[in-house]
Amino acid sequence: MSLMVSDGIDRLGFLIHDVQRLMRKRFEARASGFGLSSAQWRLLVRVAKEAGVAQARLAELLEIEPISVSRLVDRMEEGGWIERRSDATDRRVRMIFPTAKANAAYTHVKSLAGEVYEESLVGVSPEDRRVLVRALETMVQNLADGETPPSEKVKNTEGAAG
Amino acid sequence: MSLMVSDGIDRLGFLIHDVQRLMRKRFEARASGFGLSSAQWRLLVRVAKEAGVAQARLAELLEIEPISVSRLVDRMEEGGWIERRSDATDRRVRMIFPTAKANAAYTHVKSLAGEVYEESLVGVSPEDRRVLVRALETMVQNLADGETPPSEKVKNTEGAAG
DNA sequence: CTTGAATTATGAGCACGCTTATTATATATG
DNA sequence: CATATATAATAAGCGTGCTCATAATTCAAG
Repeated sequence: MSLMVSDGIDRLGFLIHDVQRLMRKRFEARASGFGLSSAQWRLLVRVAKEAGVAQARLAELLEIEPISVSRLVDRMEEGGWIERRSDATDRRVRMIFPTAKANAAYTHVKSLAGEVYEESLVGVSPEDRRVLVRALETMVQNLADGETPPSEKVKNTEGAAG
Repeated sequence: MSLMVSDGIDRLGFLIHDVQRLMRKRFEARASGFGLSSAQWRLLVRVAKEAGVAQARLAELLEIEPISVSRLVDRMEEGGWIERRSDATDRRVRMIFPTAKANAAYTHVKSLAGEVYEESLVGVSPEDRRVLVRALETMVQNLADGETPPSEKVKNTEGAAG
């Protein structure tokens, strides 16, 4: 009770970094048979849920830059995971569709991810897991708030719901 | 009580990924005045605590590959943050020392990191913070255990304490 | 239609991690 | 000493993210 501050908070960044790195590493080791990287898997999840989505929208959803989506989609198209199709009403747009191969792998790779989560949480009680997830969700919200606040354009007041 | 599994655990990887990405982003925005990236900062922390450490040892401490340390040290040497010196007793070794500039920045950047941590944890109670840190520490241990287990060399039975 | 601004996607080039291979040095063994 | 093995650092090349700049297309205004 007397320690108060710095229960290990001062290493929070290192901890988060390590967990992310190790989880990604283990997942990629498991999923390497599919030829899917962690980044490609994240993109595939979105595309599987929203077939035909535009690259620009994917960039929004994944919160990465459009050029990064371009590169990812390039590799995934080469790998036969997704397919680019033109939008009839807007020829700038490339609509992204999962291939049959991707749909077949989806469930399997999802369970692989679940296994990695479970392994990482061995020894953490159900209650502590809930606290963990809630804390992480809070952190995402806190960090996403005013992500580009003090400098350039403030955008519109689009609210937080996206 | 009836929900049991998947309180959000199925998105654990995405959550960790997002928190790590957003924290890194915010830290780098703050520390950009120093010209230190997140990766360079992590290395600097080690060097500040252990001046003269060899690159191979840094790779161990940071848990990245020696070649990655080489590249990082290249950039940091160019930036005037660290200095390579030869070891008199082993000419293979490059000993890494922080420069005066690095020592001056150390405390300041550390408090910047602390600010980012605090901002990310707004609304998380002290008790939940402790649970969070403990859970993350457990996850690191779980994930570090048998990191290359089922395939190639099984190494020795070095135990879990590493 | 023409001009100009906004949007979608991409290209060039950088940072940082990786794997695989190479060079220099140290150390163990004959 | 010569040779083999291990270790420290680096080189080459790839994946994934970034910023900045550019091309194609759409849309708004005249």
